[in-house]
Amino acid sequence: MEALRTYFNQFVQLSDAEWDDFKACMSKETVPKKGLLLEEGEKCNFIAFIQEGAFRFYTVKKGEESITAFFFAGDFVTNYRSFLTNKPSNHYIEALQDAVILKINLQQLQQLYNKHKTIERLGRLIAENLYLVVANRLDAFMFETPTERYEQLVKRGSKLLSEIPQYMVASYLGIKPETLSRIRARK
Amino acid sequence: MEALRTYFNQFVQLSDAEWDDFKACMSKETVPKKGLLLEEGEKCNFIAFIQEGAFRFYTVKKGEESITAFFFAGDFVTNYRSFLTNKPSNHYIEALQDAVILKINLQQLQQLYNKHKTIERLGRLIAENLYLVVANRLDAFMFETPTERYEQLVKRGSKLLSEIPQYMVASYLGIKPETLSRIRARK
DNA sequence: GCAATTCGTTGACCAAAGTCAATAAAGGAG
DNA sequence: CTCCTTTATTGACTTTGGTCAACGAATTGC
Repeated sequence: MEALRTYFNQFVQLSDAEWDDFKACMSKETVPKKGLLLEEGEKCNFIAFIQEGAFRFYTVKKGEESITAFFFAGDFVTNYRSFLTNKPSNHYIEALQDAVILKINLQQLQQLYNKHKTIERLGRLIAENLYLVVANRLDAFMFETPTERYEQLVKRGSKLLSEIPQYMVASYLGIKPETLSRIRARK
Repeated sequence: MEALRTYFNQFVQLSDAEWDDFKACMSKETVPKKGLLLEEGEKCNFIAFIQEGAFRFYTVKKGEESITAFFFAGDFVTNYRSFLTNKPSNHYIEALQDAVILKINLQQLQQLYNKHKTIERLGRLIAENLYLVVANRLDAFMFETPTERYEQLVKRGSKLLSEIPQYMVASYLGIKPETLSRIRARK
């Protein structure tokens, strides 16, 4: 649990009472490799903190899988859109390896928001943060070519390149595996 | 000001005391047509509610203007990324017509967050909402062709089609004016 | 109201990514 | 270890949007 508290600390300092309340809401779960944490059509009523393992977040559009995000140990994993809107997910969340997560559900989180102003603030800061993440990804798709997006991964030394099969990286970059292969070939 | 309170009401009910505090922070400004509300390189330390007029939010990439968003009366206008990160903006905000806005700055907003739990919540709900907006736009760029993005505008009866010159709509859709012209011509 | 700019359309050509197919390389299951 | 499936690469060809240029239509400024 300490990893989670460390994660929160970058946003706000929770008092022991607040943290105790938060902890009390988290329930541990395991997901086996290739297991689905969320299926298309389900409402995502949880946010989960990844203690071990990794997930891919993908949707099926026009008959093929398209990966929107990867989540690793130390990240939150959820379909935030479904969670916020309470509408069915159009994405799947699948474990890439055996995983251990700490889950909190919507109702519990709302109670924490009501009870503790600092947790309400934490929620705001996390929402703001997620805004920045998706805004950056939008920029990458609007202003960069596939080659430039790939080069960003290389430049940032992204763990995707070492831990994720290339055809999934291609999907994440919004291109076909053949194209990524060619981008890598012309150096 | 009532339009603003109505806007807030879709998220939370502010008490009269909270609303009075909020109102006290808003300052009215006018921006002439083609005037810049924000320049590239400036830090965006405000959020503004548009009473009258419209704005375009654009950046210059690889030597040409690229429009990320339009804002109309009843919307908030800000560079939310710059506002949240306190880093210089890489976008301009330009008035498309003479405009009247209500501005609040970062320091004032933070004081309101500290003072009123309900306003803290309002901030969270607005951040969550902006997340959804940009996530939807990301989907449009990841999963739809330019033609499909244009057809969405038509289907939703977007006011962009009636109020914004076509070359700006093209930029917003991420394509060249020639391409939008051809999309409209075929069928 | 007229001239000058800006905007929208169209055509010919180009570049980049997709498609389809063949094959090589890598990984897993038994 | 070996076979079988999955993944990565390469080639030939197609598709889509971009580029450059010309021209007509619409705005705007004086």
